Amino acid sequence: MGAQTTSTRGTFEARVLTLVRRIPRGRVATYGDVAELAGRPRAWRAVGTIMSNCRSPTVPCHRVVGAGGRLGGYSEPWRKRQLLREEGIVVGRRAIRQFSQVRWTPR
DNA sequence: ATTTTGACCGTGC
DNA sequence: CGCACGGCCAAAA
Repeated sequence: MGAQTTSTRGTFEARVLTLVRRIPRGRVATYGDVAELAGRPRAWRAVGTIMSNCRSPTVPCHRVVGAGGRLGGYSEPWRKRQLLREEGIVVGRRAIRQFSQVRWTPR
């Protein structure tokens, strides 16, 4: 490695996808969380853009939610709520209940 | 290199 | 409480 060891050499997108794959079943992370974990704390906007493009079944993109536990976007919103509920997450009309308890933090 | 495009976020009214 | 706006950022055009 050269002197410039800023961080991974992969694209931001690659890091984001890797992170999202690590979110366990029954847990969630916000777009902001993912951005921060990927090393770009303010790139939440870009994370959303990446998610919109991510059609890979190996990436549980439904576990990436909006700030404060709000659902955020999805290709088909009702499907996102359904998937989260199937994992045991309680979703109210607007947001996830007990959000702080289901919010994922890497170890 | 510059412009456009979003599954966003926080603030203010 | 809800909506509009500005700011933010990486990737694609």
